[in-house]
Amino acid sequence: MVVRNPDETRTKILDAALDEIHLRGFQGMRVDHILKRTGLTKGALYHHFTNKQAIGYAIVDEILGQDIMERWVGPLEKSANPVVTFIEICENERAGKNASQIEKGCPVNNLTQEMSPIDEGFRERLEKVYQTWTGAIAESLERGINNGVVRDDIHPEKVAKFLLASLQGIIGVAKCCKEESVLDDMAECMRDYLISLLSQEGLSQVDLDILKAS
Amino acid sequence: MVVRNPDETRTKILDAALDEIHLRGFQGMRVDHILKRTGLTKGALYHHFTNKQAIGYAIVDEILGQDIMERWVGPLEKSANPVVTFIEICENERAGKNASQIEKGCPVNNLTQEMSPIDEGFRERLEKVYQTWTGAIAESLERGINNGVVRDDIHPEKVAKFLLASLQGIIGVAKCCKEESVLDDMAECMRDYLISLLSQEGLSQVDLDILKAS
DNA sequence: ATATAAACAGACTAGTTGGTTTGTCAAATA
DNA sequence: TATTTGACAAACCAACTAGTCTGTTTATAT
Repeated sequence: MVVRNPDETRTKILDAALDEIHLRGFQGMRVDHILKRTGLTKGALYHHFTNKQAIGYAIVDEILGQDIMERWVGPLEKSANPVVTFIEICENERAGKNASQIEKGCPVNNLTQEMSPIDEGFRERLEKVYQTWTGAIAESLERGINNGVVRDDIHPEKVAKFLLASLQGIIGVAKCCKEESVLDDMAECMRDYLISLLSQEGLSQVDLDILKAS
Repeated sequence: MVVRNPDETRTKILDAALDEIHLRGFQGMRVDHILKRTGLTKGALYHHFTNKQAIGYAIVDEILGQDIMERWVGPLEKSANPVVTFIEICENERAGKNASQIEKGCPVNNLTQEMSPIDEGFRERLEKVYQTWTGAIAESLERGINNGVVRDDIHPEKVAKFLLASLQGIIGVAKCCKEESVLDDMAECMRDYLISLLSQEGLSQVDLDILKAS
């Protein structure tokens, strides 16, 4: 008797597809590879998804969007100091990644670069991810301004977009650099920039050990 | 009698291929499309290139590498103030681009995100491009420090890499944003950061009209 | 003028790729 | 219990795709 669990099957497909897309891109991802990795057949896959595109869309909407919520939006919403929290998230993400993971970069950025110019459905979905992402950063910065820890002469929305862009740029450039030191050099500059967003009050509140490495 | 010009034929192939790759990526580029666009045949194309990969490699080595030399390395080498020159190049590039060009992004970044994790040949070539690019920025910053226009407490190499990464990040994020204002918002923050790299002397030397828009 | 090699033209092919179709089996439903 | 439907299995297919092969035309060297 074969155990049937449609939800698990669907998740297995998406997980395998994301892993393939992460490395090879959406166009480079092959449906047959997903089948081999999951042990499923065409019948199963095309029962859950109308076509390859639908798999890609579901990954952005469900997995990637959810990931950003957990890793960024949640922590930033709870944070009293957005700059410190931003740095902490970056350092956590960095710590959990080895060389081959650095080479693969950020799935959101990868898909944006590859698909947004040629598939409006992807573009719309990825734009939505960016909006919630930057929205959370902007809101946390605004709260930081109101709390007096962040400089009040900055534009939260603009800085939030710039922060996210710089982060994606760093991860993106690091993809083609053999030495991991390049990544850390860029991260160091980003950290300096982030700290420059703090007000005098915010600076004095920051733990010493967060500043000492600069 | 058909006029034969092998050099021109080769260039035509590379130009058409770059245009296709710029929009669809290397994997999304189709050899047949190149043939249709150029009016050439398989025989001609495979006389000049051993395979599709060789076309991609040639584009990075010859066209993209050359482009960076002309647009960035040259101007920066001649520049007395790297910060001002950097801003000027950015603004020139921005001014020459419409919405659909913004959507396509930077070919160097696109290829990096797509190909560097799955093709070592691409990665090596793109890394070389980044090295000359960041090298030129770093050298100009160092000269700026020596001339007293750039702050002497910054690390030229690290800042150069960060600047390039941020630039690529901005261009990359802008690819999936409908409103062009997002691009300009991010660019404004980048400009602020660039200006923050100037020393007191450098700041006083900067034209008023370059600073007024901030 | 002739030989040789470079620069093509274009039909052909082998392997791939996303997707379809038909059928089976288990579970919910009536 | 009978029946319908959801969840798969797997053979099949048409379109595509990079690359090859043979032949032809043009340029170049002698």
